[in-house]
This record gives sequence, structure tokens and C-alpha cells, in this order.
Amino acid sequence: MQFCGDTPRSEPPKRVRLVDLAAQLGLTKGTVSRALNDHPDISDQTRLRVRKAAEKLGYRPLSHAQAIRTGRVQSLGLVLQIYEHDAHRPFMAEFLAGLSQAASAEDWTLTVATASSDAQTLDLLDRLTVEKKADGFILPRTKLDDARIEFLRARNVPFVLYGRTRESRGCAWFDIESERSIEDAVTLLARLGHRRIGFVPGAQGYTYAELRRDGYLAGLARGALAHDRQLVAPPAMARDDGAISAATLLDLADPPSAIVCAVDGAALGVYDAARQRGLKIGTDLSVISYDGIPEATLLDPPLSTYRVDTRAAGARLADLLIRRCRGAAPEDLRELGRAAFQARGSHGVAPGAAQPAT
Amino acid sequence: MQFCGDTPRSEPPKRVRLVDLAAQLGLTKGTVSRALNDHPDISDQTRLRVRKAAEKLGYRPLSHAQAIRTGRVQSLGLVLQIYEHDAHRPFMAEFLAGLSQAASAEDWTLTVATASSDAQTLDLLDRLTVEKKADGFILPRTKLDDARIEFLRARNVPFVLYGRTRESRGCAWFDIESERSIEDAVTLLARLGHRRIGFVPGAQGYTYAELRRDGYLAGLARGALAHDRQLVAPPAMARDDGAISAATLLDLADPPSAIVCAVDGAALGVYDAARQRGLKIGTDLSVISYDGIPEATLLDPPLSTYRVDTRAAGARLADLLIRRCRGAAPEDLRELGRAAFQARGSHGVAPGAAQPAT
DNA sequence: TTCGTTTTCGAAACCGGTTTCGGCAACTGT
DNA sequence: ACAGTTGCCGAAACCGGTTTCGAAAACGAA
Repeated sequence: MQFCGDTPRSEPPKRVRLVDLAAQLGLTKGTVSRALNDHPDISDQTRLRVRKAAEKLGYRPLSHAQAIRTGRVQSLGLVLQIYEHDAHRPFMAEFLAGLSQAASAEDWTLTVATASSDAQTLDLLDRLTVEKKADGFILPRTKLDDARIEFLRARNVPFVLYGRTRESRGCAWFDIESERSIEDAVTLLARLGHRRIGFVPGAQGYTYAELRRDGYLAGLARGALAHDRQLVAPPAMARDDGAISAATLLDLADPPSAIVCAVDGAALGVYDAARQRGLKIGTDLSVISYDGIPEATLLDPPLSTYRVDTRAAGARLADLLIRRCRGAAPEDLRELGRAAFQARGSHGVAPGAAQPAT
Repeated sequence: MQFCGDTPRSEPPKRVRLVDLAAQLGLTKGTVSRALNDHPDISDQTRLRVRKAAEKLGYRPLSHAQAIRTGRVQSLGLVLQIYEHDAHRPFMAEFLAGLSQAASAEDWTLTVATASSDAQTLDLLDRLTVEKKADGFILPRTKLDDARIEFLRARNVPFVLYGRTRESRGCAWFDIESERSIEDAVTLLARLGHRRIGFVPGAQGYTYAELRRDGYLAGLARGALAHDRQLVAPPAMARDDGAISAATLLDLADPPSAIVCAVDGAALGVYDAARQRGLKIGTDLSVISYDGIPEATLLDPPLSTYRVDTRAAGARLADLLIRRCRGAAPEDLRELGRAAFQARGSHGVAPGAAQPAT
């Protein structure tokens, strides 16, 4: 009922300011501010009275007015690097949803910017920090040696990695243990009787690509399988180069009976290469991949893959970064998640192998 | 050389403030502020001197400090509604890139939030406006009757629609004339000899869906074809429901020889339904669609579709909104774009028809 | 009762910019 | 030469919050 202006004219709804609230209560704005921010020198009685009045009048502080004194704008920064063929693009919406939801829960917001090169990314980070558009940053797609980390570390700006890095001193991070999933995939295939298991790695430079390669090797070791370098194809991220990588494996003199891909995008190409050679996926050739892109269920047969809950990852990252901005030590802000195996139709017993022991 | 501290300790790089700049110049901060903001009461000589010093010292105003007086935070708001099956999701990254790029060019930033329902969207708009996290909003996926428009209009908050709406009084907007593309598609098919052309519309409620339906009808009229209600399938947005819609058309007693889809997602399902019935796309059944999703090129045969330059659309929207926030009249901020036809393999001469007249 | 603590709040400075106002100096016109 | 403009800048208020400091009031102990 408060501002339902009786005048049919253009009524500027007139924000409720701190002083208005204070006047209404017969207090000074300093007192009201401290009451709302839970300072210990305010009596419980007054605190409660202030809270109720603030609620009733619908008082909401202007975040940039607070920022001028506190130095914190309550905003998470995200600089996305957009590539032509970006395997992670389908997950963008989910990722944003996770970030935004967790940020909103703490009354923070999300400031996003996009860049098309490493240099532009650093430029944006610079601009956003110096103009204080964000209190900290989420760094997706971490590289082993990441210029963004050096940059922010030097300026003492909080950040959280999505992924790990070589030198994690002072870094908070969240990551999915994709190396464990790849290792599990290889182990599973070995149990199914596969003796020659190929691998299509992800793009070099990114930490996750290295880790998944390690996972492949670990899986071979656990399955007591020899490591044949020929079974590691050139890196592939999307359908077209995935087909090329698969071709190099399938055209080997002694081709693999199973292929593990570091990313689903490449697996799409494996299907193409297999079809072209008359190989039936799931029987002639087993494929297990990683990511959980939506198209995976539409393939024939549906692709067995490890699905990442990208929305949940975003939520965790936002939470970690907010805590980091509030002063928590980076060493206490490190988490690992796991991808969930979606057993579908693209993997099976090795051709000519006996039923596996459970 | 300025702040390369000789001390190897943790050097807080100490921002350059307006007063610092003023002291350096022997001026007051008020004068410097006016010089940088091009006030007329500053001599050209002083203005130039200030600009150079600002450049040299690397002075960058704190945007939230400016905001407290000006009321403008230089940020565009974007509230995305995330659906389970969202046909527009693949374009998210491109859209953000366009917005971000155009915003950055004017030194604005982008604040994004996500919602999962209409009510939550309004909540977020409310929070972002009252806390002044954004100066205005971009409203994607406009509906014929859109609650967001009413909401923002009542509060006198600037906004720009991506799409049109029923009552566009006071609305700035950018839109692609998709109805023209659909009309062109139908016309093209008619010229190719198709007499029965089916249509798979988009989800009801959205303006674009209605417009594309109009475009279908207009195309029929231009091709002097009768409108058979049976040729309009149930709405579909994604592959699965697209297949169902296509089935209703293909199982007709007198099925169409061509199908136009309002969105590419549905066209994917049309391929499925056609394959299931042994129809060869491009010869037995022509398909033309709209959107330009990347998968379209990977289909067999590649899908003929009208491609929207989503990045460019984002850039235009950001530009319009910034101008709107700076006071331009909404009536002067309305633009239309066009999608580009990508003639690929999914459409051809009608079965049993003579070569068409040019 | 008296003195020292503690609790609780008011007053005012403060954050980093922008905007208003007034005054000095340099022009203009006669 | 003198009054009236005009150009240009300093001083100070201002935006809407937060934080510091000090003092009054309430409390506790002797």
C-alpha cells in the first residue's frame, strides 16, 4: 500500500534510503547501518526493530553505495574465451545457471565478459579489476601454465579455478576428477576383454587433457595392458577432427577393439569413422567418452559417457569464490567432484572374448 | 615504471584516485572531473593536459563511485530463463559474445542472471533494479504479452526487446524478420513445384512463433497455394517433438512433399521421421528450416536453413540499450535484421514435377 | 553510595567520485 | 577608463552508504 500512488501520473517510486529508514525509527543512519550489518554494539532489541522496519518499508541498500566504502561490489567476474569450435559451448547455459543461482543465494551478481584471445582476456581482467566491476574471478578451462593466474596473483585479486594447474600455490579451485573417470573407463573395457584400447586425447595445454591422458595410462596399468604409443591418437575436440583421429586408430595394422575419448565431441567423429568402415559401435568397436553432451543420447547406439553436472560445478565455484572474496584462505577452498557414468549402448564385450568375470 | 615497486614484498599497487591526479596537476578534483567529462567550462588547454596526465598515470575511475552520484552503473542486465530443452541454448555463447563486445566498446559491462520460471525472472529483475546492479535490461525471447515489459515499464527502467511484442508503446527492440524468411522458404518450395507444403510451428506464446506462422501463410498466398489446416503440425522445438510433428504430416492420406520448420531443432526430428519411413530428404521430401544451428551442416544431407547471426544481434541489442539508457527515445531505437539463407541439400524439386521456371 | 565497566547509540568523518555555486581574471564594448 | 560579460577554475556540498570515536546511560562491584 505504501507507494501505490493515487496520482495516475508518472510516479517515480522514490527509493527508500538509509536515512529515510533511520528517520522513521528515530535513529541515526549510522546506527541503522550497524544494526543491519550485525555489529555487536547494537542491542538485540534495536536490531530486531530495525530489521522489521527495513522489511516493512522495503529498504534495500544500493550495492554501489556500499561498495564505495567497503570496496566490495558483490559481483563475481567471468571472462569467457569464445572459440570457433568450442566443445564446452553446449554447457554454457547450465554453467551460468549454476553460477548465477549460487551467487543470487548470497545476494551477489555475475558479471560476464567475452574475449577471443588470451591477450584480450587479460585486458578484460585488467579492466574489470581496475574499475572494480567484480570482486573476484572464475577462471574456466585452466591451463597447466595459465597467464590469468599470474596476472591475478600479482594484483592480489581473488579467483577460483575451474580445473587445476601446475603451480597451485595460493589458488582456490574446483575440479572434476576426470582422470579417475577415464581410468575407470579403461578398466571397465579391460574387464570386458578388450586388450587393445585406443585413446583420443583432448587439446594440449589444458590441464584436464593431461590428466585424462594420465587416467588412460593408469587404466592400462590397472588392467595389466601394455602401453602402445600407436594407440594414442592425435588430439581432437570436435566431430571432424575426432573422425580423423579415429581413422588413424582404426586403420592400424592391429586396430583397437575399443576407443576412449577425452571429450564427447571427438566421440561423434569416432562414430563417423566406424560407420565408414562398416564397424558396428557397441559390438565391433566399443566407445566410452567423457562430458555428457545432450546429443550423446541421440546417437545410434547411444553413447556411453561420463556426465559432468555442469550446473552443480558452477554453483560450487560461485560458492568458493564468494568465500574467497570474504577472506577465506585459498588452501581451504579446494574441492573435487566426480562425473557420473552413463552406461549406454556404445560399449560391450570385446569381439571374440569370453564373457567377463564379474 | 610508475608502480614497479622495488620492494619484493607484497606491494598493494595503490590505485590512482581522482585526488591523486588532481594533486599531480595542481588542480582540484572537481576541475579534473569536469575536464575528463568534457564539461564546457574547462579550457581546451587544461582538458588536454588533464587527459594526458590521466593517461600517463593510468587513472581509471571507479565505476561504482561514479554511480553513487550519477545513478548509472554502466551495466547491461540480462536475465536468462533456462529451460530443459531450449533450442536457443547453442547460441548462448555467441549471443553473450555480441553483447559483451558491444558493451565493452562503450566501457559498459554485462550482468547476467538466470531464472527457471517467469516469477523468478520478475524477482530477479526487481532485485537487479532496486539494488541498481544494471541500468537497463535486454529481454530475450519476447512473448506477445510479456510480463517483463509491464514490470519494467511501470518502474520506468530502460529495456530493449529481442523480438517484438503486441503493444510496443515505449518499447525499443531489435528483431530478425523471421516471418520474411519463412515466407521466402515457402515461396521457393512452391517455385520448385511443391503443391503441398507442411509447416511445423514453434512454441506458442512467443511472438516469433506467431510471426513465422504468418510467414508460412503469406508464402502459401504468394505461391497461390490453398491453406490446408492439416498441413500445420503441432508445435515443436526439439528433435523428439519434431519427429512427432513430422509424423503427423507424413502419415496424412495426402502427405506434403515439403516441410518448413520454424526452428532447426524440429527439423532434426523431421529427418528422423523421414528416415523411418524410407523417405530420402532432398528428393522425396524437401525440408527448409530456420535458425542455423551448427549441427545442420552435419546432417545427411546438410539442412537448408536460414541462419541468424546471433552475435551480431547481441551487439545491436547492446548498442540500442546503451543509447536507451542515455536517454534516447524508444521509438528511435527499433531495428530489423534478416537471416541469411543457407541453401544446402535438404530441398529440391518436387517429386514428379517438371524443372521449375526461373 | 560511589566509582569503574560495559552496553548502546549519536555525531561526524569517510569512501571517491560529480555537480553547483561563486569569484577572480581576462575580455568586450563604449 | 569603467562597467558588463564571459571564460575558467576553486571551494564546498552532495550522493548513500560504512566506520570510527566518544559520550551518555545502564550496570556491577566495593
